[in-house]
This record gives sequence, C-alpha cells and structure tokens, in this order.
Amino acid sequence: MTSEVVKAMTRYHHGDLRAALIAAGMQMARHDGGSALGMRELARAVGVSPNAAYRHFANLHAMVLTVAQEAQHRLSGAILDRMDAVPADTDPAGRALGYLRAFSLGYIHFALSEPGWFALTCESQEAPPDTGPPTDNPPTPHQLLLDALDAMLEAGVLGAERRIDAEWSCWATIHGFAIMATSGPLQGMDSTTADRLASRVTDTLTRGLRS
Amino acid sequence: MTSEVVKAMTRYHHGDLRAALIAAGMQMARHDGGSALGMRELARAVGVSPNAAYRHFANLHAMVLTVAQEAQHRLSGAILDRMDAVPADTDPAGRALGYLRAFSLGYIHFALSEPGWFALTCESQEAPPDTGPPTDNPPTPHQLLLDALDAMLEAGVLGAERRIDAEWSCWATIHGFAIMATSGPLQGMDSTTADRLASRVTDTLTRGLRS
DNA sequence: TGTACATCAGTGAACGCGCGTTCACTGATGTAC
DNA sequence: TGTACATCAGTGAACGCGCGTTCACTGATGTAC
Repeated sequence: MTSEVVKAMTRYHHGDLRAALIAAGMQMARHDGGSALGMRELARAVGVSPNAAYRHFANLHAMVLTVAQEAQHRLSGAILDRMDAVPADTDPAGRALGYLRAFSLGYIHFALSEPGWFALTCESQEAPPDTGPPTDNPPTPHQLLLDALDAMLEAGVLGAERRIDAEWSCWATIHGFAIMATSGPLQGMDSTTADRLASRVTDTLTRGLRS
Repeated sequence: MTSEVVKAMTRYHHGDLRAALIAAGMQMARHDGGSALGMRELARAVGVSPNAAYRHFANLHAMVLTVAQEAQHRLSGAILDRMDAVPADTDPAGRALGYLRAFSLGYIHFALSEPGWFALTCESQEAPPDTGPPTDNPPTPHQLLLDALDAMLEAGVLGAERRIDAEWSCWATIHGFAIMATSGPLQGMDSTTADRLASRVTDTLTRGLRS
C-alpha cells in the first residue's frame, strides 16, 4: 500500500493530487490560518507545477472553500467525540445538558488546540462549489448544536418558548468565546485559565437558557 | 476656515496630512474592511505621493493599527451615547441593567450599521505604536462593559461570586453575536430579525448572569 | 491480443498586476543672529 | 528687519517580490474495434 503511494507520488500522474493538495492546504492552514493558502504555494508544497492545481480547483476561492470544509469536518468530528462520550446511563435531562456542555467545550477546545483550522472554518460560510453527490460528510457543527438543544427540549430541561432562537444565543456565546480566546483579548492565556473561563461561560449560558 | 483647509490641501505642505490619511483610511475601511488598507491606496486617495505616508506611519502595520484605533473610538462613542441615554430617574438596579443592555445593543448596532469599521476593531488588539502623551481618548469598549457590570454589582443585581469573570461571558456573547450577524451565518438578515435576535440574546445573557 | 486514438493530468514559461518599501532629491518653513 | 541655514514634508522613480492565472504543449492512460 505504502509503496504504491510512493510510486504514485513519483509518477507523472500523481495518483490522487486533489487529496494531496487538500492535505497540504490543511498543513499550511494549521500554522498560518486560512489567509496563507495560495495556489502556487500549495502546488509547491506537493512538488508539482503551479498550474497542476487548476486541474482540481477552478480558482483560489474554490480551493480555499474546499480546504475550509475539510477543517469544518474535523471540528464536527472533535465535537462528536465529546458528545458521544456523554454517559448514556444518566437520566435524559442530565444527558441533554451533557450534550450542550460537550458541544460547547468541544468547540472551544478545538479552537484553542487548532487555531489555524478554526480560523479557516470561520472564513467561509459558503459550501464549496461541487461536492460530489454521494456525500458521507459528518453533520455540521450547527446541526450538532440543534440536536443538543432539541434533546434539552424533549427532556423538559428547556421550555418550548425558550427553545426559540436559543441556537443563536448558544452560537454567539460559544463561538464568541472561541474567537476571543483565539484571536481576541484572551489570546495567549494559559490552559488552566482557559478551562476555567470556558467552563464558567458555558455555565452562564446554560443558566440563561433554563432561567 | 474652510478656505484655509482648501488652501492647505493644495499647498505643497499639506497642512494635516496625517489626519487626512486616517480619514481616508476610515473611508476605505468602511466599505471593504480593514484588509483593504494599503499605503499606496491611502496616499492615492489623498492625492499625495505613495511615499508621503511614510512621514506619518512607520509602516503598513502601524498605519492599520492607528486607523483601527480610530474605529474603536467610534465604537466607544456609539456605546456611550446609548449608555448616557439610560434614564437617570429609575432605581439603581434598573439603571445598572439598562447600562448592560445599552452596551450590548449599542455594540451590536454599531457592528451591523458599520460592519467595515467593526471588522477593523476586531483585527487589532494591540495599541498603536506612539499615541501622544496627552490622550483624551474615550474609554475602551471593554472598560465600558466593566463599568456596567460594576454598577450591577453595586446595585445588588449581580452577586459578588457571579461578578467574577462575568465580563468574559458578556464579551463572548455580545461580540460573538456581532461577528455572527456581520460575517457569520446570520449575515444579511433583515433588521427586524436582527433586532429581535439581539434582544433575545441579551435577555438570555442577563438571565444567565443573574441566575 | 494488438493497436489507433481520444482524453486526461501533468509541465514550463510567461503575463500583468499591485504591493511595501527605499533612494536621492526638492520645495517650504521657521528660527538664530 | 533681513538673511543664512537647519529642518521638515513632500516628490518621482525605481526595486524586488510573489501572486493568480493563462497559453501551448506533452507524457500517460484507457477504451473501441
């Protein structure tokens, strides 16, 4: 398998240049954020002529969107891991609250541990131009939040009236904290402080929702 | 007065080129955000050689920071206007809650009505290189938030324990909503919806703080 | 099974652009005597 | 009051850079017969 890939890398036909370009884009964005993505630099990283990338992306914008979507998938994955780890044996109310907390802390933790990728996810709300028809993509972070809130509604933790627009309060708070901790006034805080603040902010949010 | 300025504009010595450059920078940033600021374009807008700007700013970065600070002053001004409009004849508790609400809605309204300037304030947390010693600058938005929270503490609306780190919950929520409404998933919503959501988010935040 | 040929996925060179920044210079201003 | 001179605030031209994108081309691949 590995030798095939190596062979593929050295052949005139790359093998899977598109995937390699996306991987290189992720690597670049990891350190320098999404604004560092460029067609020439990407091709250079993969060891291919600048022009070859245009076989796989119509232009710079399309390429950035595609890499951004990959970053968003990783964010979803990180959140899902935390949500799946919520113990299943507790009562529905506790579990629903656990989902929201898992979402919040998962989102924030991802932002802090992968600030470059996180910044990339913020940069593009649009969907990349042509996602092939058979998409086994993970749910978007936004969908995961809706799931958590609906679980709270069903478990009776959240009143029906309070459910309305609740996702935007959550998104504002959680995303806002992530931005702040990543590229705002809280930038560079130590991880103990980060954990404490993330926890407190999540508490305040939860209290506000439940009243 | 006006004729003096006009004369100053056409003289070899500009008169107040630094102020003119900052004003032009604000105008540019208003439409295209802070990343559109450039030394050459700025000089062009004022009708001066590209190099002239280097008499007033060490480099691009210093210029952007300076314009960003100006944008932040306007944000502070907008918030202050709202906070000053809080009726003084109510009880301290109501007034303190009014301050927080004024801060939140003022912040969000500014972001929505001047998205370019708002984006610029986000871009730079650092202080510009050399602010002259006699600074009669308005207080920072962050300071205004602290004032509102302290008023709530004094009025007994906010418990001492709840006051701790409360500014970060507020900042996350308010700033987060502004980001979301300006360049995030809520981008382009109509103003009725914006008002409703801003109000609801502020309510949720306030409830969360008071428990 | 072999072969002609269409198609795909790369190469290499170039274009034009606008940028930040620097250099040597000059016109205007103010100040010491 | 006049004048020499230092200093300030501009000009104009250029450098080097890296970018996105396009052009004409070629090596590799697969498919119909």
